[in-house]
Amino acid sequence: MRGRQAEAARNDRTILDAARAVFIADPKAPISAVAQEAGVGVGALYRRYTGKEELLRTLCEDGLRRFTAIAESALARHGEPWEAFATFLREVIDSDVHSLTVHLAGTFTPTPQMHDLAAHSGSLAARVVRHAKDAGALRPDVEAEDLTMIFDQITAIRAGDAGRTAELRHRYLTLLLDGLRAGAQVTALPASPPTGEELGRRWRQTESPRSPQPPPRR
Amino acid sequence: MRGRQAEAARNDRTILDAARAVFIADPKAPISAVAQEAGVGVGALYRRYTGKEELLRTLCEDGLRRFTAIAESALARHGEPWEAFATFLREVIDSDVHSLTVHLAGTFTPTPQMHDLAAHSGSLAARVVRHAKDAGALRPDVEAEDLTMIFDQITAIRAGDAGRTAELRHRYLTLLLDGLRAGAQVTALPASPPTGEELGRRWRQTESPRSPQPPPRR
DNA sequence: TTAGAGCGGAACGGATCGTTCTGTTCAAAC
DNA sequence: GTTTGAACAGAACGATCCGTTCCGCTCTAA
Repeated sequence: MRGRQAEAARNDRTILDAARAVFIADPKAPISAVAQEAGVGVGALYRRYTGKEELLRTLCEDGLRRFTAIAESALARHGEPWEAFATFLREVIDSDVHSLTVHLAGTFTPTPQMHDLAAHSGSLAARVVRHAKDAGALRPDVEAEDLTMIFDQITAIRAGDAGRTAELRHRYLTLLLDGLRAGAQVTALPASPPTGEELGRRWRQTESPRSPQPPPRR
Repeated sequence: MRGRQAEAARNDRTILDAARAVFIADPKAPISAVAQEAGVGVGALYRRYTGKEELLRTLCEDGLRRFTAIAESALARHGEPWEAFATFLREVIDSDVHSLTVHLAGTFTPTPQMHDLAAHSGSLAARVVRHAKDAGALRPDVEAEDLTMIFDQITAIRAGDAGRTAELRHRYLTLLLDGLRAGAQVTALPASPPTGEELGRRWRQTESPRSPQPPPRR
């Protein structure tokens, strides 16, 4: 495969990568920004996706799949329980998977497919938390639902370039991890963790009082 | 003072309160949203402010002043050093002052006035951190500059209504505080804290390569 | 030599939002 | 009771942004 077809095949990847980078940096970025980042015209985008929604859905599904992959590898890993848990968090943060899922939510109507993926990833995360708690590594008063908010917090950290952002996120993740670890110095956590309904709310299309279908969770 | 004048005086407050509520919830909210929240027409807004910028500047200055007030009361307070530090953080979070300063930054050109206020509040925050560290309450490897990022993180926590948001923020602030406290179980923090330049970057007008004036810090 | 797949980017139309403008209300002055 | 003007509500205007479509060009493969 060469020539024009090769260019097309290359663009497939280029465009998806550009889209990921752009929408991670700014979930509301215009589609022309993706085209520019990819070095192609907008026409090339619409040749592959019927519209912005489909592109976003693709990215989001991709993100959910990455998350489940990370969670599964965390569950498969053996060794020191606390380090396993911490590595899980670090990998999720490093892959910036949160920007691809939760931050994109609400900008498109989720498919049933995504609903299932989200439910699955949620249960995987719950098992990771349970393992860490059972091993006495994680403080017992955090729940699986807290993880989403923790990812929210760390993802809020931004700096000029991607490298520095990753650096700073590690810094504050380390701080948080010191707070998450089971130990003598734990202050009882006030309030209750977010409920599934609260977390699911983000998936609901903003500004659309119809479509009362129960949305996915994560 | 009665009648029309009384209404005007009342509206002064109503509008400012509405603006604060609206822009805390959404820093990019349209000015019509403020009018609606206040229950007045847009005309009433433009009678008091020359434009959106002036309103935002007013709000931001107000936020900076609140911050300095909180920091000063923290410095004046005596008692258990750790609790003083924790109370400082909690008050900053509860007053939602961060949404009024940093989140609004970049949407208007800062005045010299605000520059000074920001510099002052920064030095106050530094003193609060120093006190807590000197007392051996706060882990020594956090710096004053870290506070801004910590506020960023907690402010990223959002829930449906304001009450629940505050509740959840306290939950995760508690977690963070357990990580901030000096103790045996502290993992060395990776990377360096954000520099003043990094923090100041947010005050620079987005999308305007000119105006190389050094912006304020906080 | 040519058909058409693929492409870049201009053009179009709708939506949003800051600002201005118009007509109205109403308390106070005469 | 009439007049006056400060204050107001909201429609109207113009600019900008953005998703999508469309047109003309390129370049490969037959």
